[in-house]
Amino acid sequence: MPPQEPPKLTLRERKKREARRALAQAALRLALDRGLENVRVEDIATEVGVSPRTFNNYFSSKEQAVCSMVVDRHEGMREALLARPEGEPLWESVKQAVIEQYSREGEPDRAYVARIRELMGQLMLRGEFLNAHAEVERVLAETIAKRAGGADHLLCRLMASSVESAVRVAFVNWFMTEGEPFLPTLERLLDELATGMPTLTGGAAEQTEPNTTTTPLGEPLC
Amino acid sequence: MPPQEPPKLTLRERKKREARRALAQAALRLALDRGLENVRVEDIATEVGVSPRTFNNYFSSKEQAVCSMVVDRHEGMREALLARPEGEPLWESVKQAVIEQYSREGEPDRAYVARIRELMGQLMLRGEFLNAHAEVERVLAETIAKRAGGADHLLCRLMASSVESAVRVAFVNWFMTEGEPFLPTLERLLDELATGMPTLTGGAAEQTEPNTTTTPLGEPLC
DNA sequence: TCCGAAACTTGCGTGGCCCGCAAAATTTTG
DNA sequence: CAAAATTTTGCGGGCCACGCAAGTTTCGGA
Repeated sequence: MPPQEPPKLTLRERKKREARRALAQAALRLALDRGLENVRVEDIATEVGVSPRTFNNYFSSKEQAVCSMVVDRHEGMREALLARPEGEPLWESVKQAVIEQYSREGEPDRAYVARIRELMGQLMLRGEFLNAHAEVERVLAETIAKRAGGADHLLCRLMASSVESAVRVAFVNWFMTEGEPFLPTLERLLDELATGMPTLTGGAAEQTEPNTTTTPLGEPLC
Repeated sequence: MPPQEPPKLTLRERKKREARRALAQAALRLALDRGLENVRVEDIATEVGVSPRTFNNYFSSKEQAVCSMVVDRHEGMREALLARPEGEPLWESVKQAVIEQYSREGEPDRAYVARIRELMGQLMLRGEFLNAHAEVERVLAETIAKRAGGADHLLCRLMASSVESAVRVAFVNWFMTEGEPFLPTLERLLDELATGMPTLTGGAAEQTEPNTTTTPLGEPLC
């Protein structure tokens, strides 16, 4: 028999990962088909051939399941960044790592994009989606800090946060407009960040009419 | 009788706003007291003297209610930005507007901050909190676009997004560390953004000893 | 001033979600 | 192969969001 090479993952571990993966995938597929509001937890569980209760052993909500793919990206990002050559300037490393990570996933076809766009309209998802991005950002900041030696922790966080901003903006632009491809946009925005957005920063403001609106009140929160 | 000057808001409108405000405030107060998980919708409603069903006429979840104060900030931000003098360079306007908006709310006392920090630990809130910030960001981008004349729409979004990044990073840093004050940090980060983060970008990775610093791991928060 | 229309509140009922608990079922280990 | 460790599952409970159909309040014109 060919040595099936059980990769050092205990059977339990493999099953667990596989189950999680299957659940996330089923959740996404069903959500794209019918809209998340028409997907009950029971449906997802059934699709995978598992009890509804088990679903909640893996995810604490269907939103989380759908978005878990986003979170998984952080693995790739971390690796890509740590794999950049030693002497390369930090920003270049980050930029290339990000771009690399996002090129790996080829551009999906139009129909798919349309369905994604529709799905994202679901308010139910926005929060969880942002949550996922925040997680990616955290890992990125950590990795940047490691890559940059003992640089200012705060600045590392700012950098990670800015990069994620660019990604988010590029992404939204990509799936909200029919024409623009994703990667070039992303690259442009990253460059813009690197140079402090001179295109906008420098220009003086055009005049705007006075605009009469009344401030209701400023709350002291958060 | 002194002319009570009914401000042109129909009574209905005033009542509505007041109810919403009261609900949001009650939600926040209770959440700070007991932790959001120990607050039922019924509690909030009772506190305000209104039926639980009515609560859901105003907010579609308690998380939303708690975070609604964050959203309200966008009003102030918009105005502050539009009120900047005509000729001022765009970035300066944005920076000043943001800083102004956040100085208006004085630094709360330690105990309060501690409770906020604890509250934010609640996973239930993260998504909604980010959602709220996203809303602020949207309005900010719109306002920037208006202020900047017909500038590239994408860049306006990027700028708004970056600014919000700085705010978030500064904020988290503020309430996660006992010492640093908020505003100076924010200002520093904004400047860093304006110049493209030279502190980090330029320096080729400072030689760091092969680096065994297992990063202590930033907190998984916000 | 008064009355009908419009808007808001409320109780009720329904469907669904999330999770603790403890009993099977399954995998690991010795 | 049997005991130990871990996962799956059914059940039950508490809560939440929301549609619907009265009841109640506010509005605005005649």
